Amino acid sequence: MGRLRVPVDSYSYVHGLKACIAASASHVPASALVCEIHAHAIRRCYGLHTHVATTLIDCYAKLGIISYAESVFAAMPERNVVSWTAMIGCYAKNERPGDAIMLFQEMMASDEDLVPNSITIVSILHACAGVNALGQGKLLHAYILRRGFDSLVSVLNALMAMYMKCGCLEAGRHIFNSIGHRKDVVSWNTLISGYGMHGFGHEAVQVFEEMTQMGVLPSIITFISVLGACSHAGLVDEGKRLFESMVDYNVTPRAEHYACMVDLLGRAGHLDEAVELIQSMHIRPSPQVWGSLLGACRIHRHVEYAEMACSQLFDLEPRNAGNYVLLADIYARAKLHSEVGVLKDLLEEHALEKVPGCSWIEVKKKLHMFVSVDNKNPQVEELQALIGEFVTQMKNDGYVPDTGVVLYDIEEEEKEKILLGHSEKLAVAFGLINTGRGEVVRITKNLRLCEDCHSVTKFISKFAEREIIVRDVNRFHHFRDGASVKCMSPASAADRKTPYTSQILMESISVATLREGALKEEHGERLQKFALQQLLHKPLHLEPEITHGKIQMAVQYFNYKGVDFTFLFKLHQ
DNA sequence: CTAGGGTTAG
Repeated sequence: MGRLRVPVDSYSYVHGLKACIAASASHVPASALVCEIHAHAIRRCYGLHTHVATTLIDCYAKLGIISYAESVFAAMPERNVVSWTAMIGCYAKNERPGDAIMLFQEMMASDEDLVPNSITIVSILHACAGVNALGQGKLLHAYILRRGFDSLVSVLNALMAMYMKCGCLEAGRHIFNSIGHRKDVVSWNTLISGYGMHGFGHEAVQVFEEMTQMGVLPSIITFISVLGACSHAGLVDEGKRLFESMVDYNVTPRAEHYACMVDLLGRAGHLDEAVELIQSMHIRPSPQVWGSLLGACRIHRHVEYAEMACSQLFDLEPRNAGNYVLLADIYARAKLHSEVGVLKDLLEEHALEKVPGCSWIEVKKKLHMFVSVDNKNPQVEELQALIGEFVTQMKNDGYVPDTGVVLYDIEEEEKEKILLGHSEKLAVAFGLINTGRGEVVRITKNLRLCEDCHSVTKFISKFAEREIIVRDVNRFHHFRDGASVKCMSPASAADRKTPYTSQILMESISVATLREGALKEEHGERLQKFALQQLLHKPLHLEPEITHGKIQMAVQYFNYKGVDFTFLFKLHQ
């Protein structure tokens, strides 16, 4: 078009940019293509055109170049819901859920009348799931009900995933059931993976059977989910049977499925069989496949296969520090200290850094983050002291700190100190201090839960009489009464008492009411009007420091004033 | 004739 001097317009840019992302066959990397068109658009003064800029944000989001997306977003003179959603989605899909939530709150607080739509909601739900922000997620649930978005299967699927990733299996199941006959493959997949990540392997397989019996064709993702579920639950034979049944459903196993199988076999200790499977593959084993093998080698302390996996991995993904760390860990536990040293030198040589351990906890709808060996947070000393007390108790019970997980070459005592500073321990301590007795402590962690934290948290659950749920990168750990248990959280048991949607709505009514401020008699009428208006339109505000007592007061107030809000329940059930 | 979304994985 340029050569022929055909004039371009915003449409040209939008389509051109989208094509860049799709152009996987091109010799030029997609990012270079996008930048080229971006530059062109800037020269023609189209760089900040609302549609063009929004497309640019999305392109950079898909390429993982967050800073470019941010620059475009910041420079836009006019931003609408779609632009905000694109930017929120950028954070959400690039593993920065905290920023996504913050941006969403900023959007809700802005003076412009930006009304989130179903796509905004889906994006932000995804972010809530990412950081275990259950309180935030419930507010969104209320919003969904008020806006009638619960008629959209895509929204319900995202909501279901949010609940399950926040540890509320029961609520997730409830949503699933409420979808009725409109369930699509994604709904089924979400339920299967939800059961899987909680260790409910049999239930996941059962759902799979139910799904196929109803004539729903399982997808590639269905098999990843159900095989993953078998792996978490140690269902080796079941997994093998499902893997072999894939051809019956016209699904050819991909590298991802092999990765699941290698994980399943390896975790169960069938390392030879896992290696045989890799060697029998008709496609090139992906880094994930070798990674599964390496992970299994760490559990079963198998040096030889670990080296075999790493000889491939160091070649395939030389910049992934995790692989070096895992192998170093395996060497360290096998007391091969010189090999550990070699790996550390390698890490330094390539200027690679371990991903810092990081944990989140949501308290009163506010998110708190902890980094391992955090010196900035003023509360850390207090938290560490608390953990230290538990550890002293534990040592009397015969506990020995598992300093094997610390790879630094330092004194035992120093190693123990580092263990005390692990982010999940800090988060657990913070949770104990800042939530009431009987409340469940929910933690999210960006890496795997280390063995020491596992045993310490287990002990704390008993000693502090608290249920603690830790979600790490790939599964849930429920701790109750000194044991690692497979169970539903009591929070979801409480949810069962009231029909879920009613309860959620009730909560949100109170939230809407309280936003206006005091519950004074003379404000009554204005308050009512405001609350109802909020219910029907833009009610969500995000940092309401609401105590349970205040909520009850609000509900009582409504009853007292004789406001009939039952029609709202009927509307949505 | 334009823009943004849900399920998976060591």
